[in-house]
Amino acid sequence: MQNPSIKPQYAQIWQTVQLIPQGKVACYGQIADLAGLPGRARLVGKVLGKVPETGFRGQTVPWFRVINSQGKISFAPGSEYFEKQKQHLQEEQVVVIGARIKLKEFQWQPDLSEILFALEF
DNA sequence: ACCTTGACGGTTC
DNA sequence: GGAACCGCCAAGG
Repeated sequence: MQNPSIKPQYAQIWQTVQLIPQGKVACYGQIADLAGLPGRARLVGKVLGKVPETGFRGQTVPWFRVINSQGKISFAPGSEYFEKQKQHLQEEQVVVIGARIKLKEFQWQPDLSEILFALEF
C-alpha cells in the first residue's frame, strides 16, 4: 500500500506530471485538468513544491516540465530554482529565451489514448 | 474557526 | 507584451 500520509490529490498530480514526455512542457492548469482537478492550477504549483526528492512510485517527477500558461518559468528570474529549471529544460532541447518558452512549439499535446491509459488502474 | 499564502489563470485595459 | 484585478482552494499558522 502507498504511504498513507500522501494525500490523494498529491498522488494524482505527481502521477500526471510523470506523463509529460521529455522535451515537452505543460502548464499548471493543463496538469490540473488532466489530473481531474479543473480550475486548481494553484494547487498544482503548491504540490509540485512538495515533490519527494526520491521520486514517486519508483520514478522521478519531472517538475521542471511544468510552466505557467503564459509560457514562462514561474520562479523569479535569477533565483536558484529558476536557473535549475531552465537548465533541465535546455538539457532536453527545449528552447528557453529569458523565462519564455514557445508553447506553440513545445507544449505537450496528449492524445486521447495517453489520457485513457493514465486513468486506468 | 479565521486569515494568509501560494511554482496559477482568464479577462480587461 | 504586461500590469491590475479577481476567482480559485488546500494547507498551515
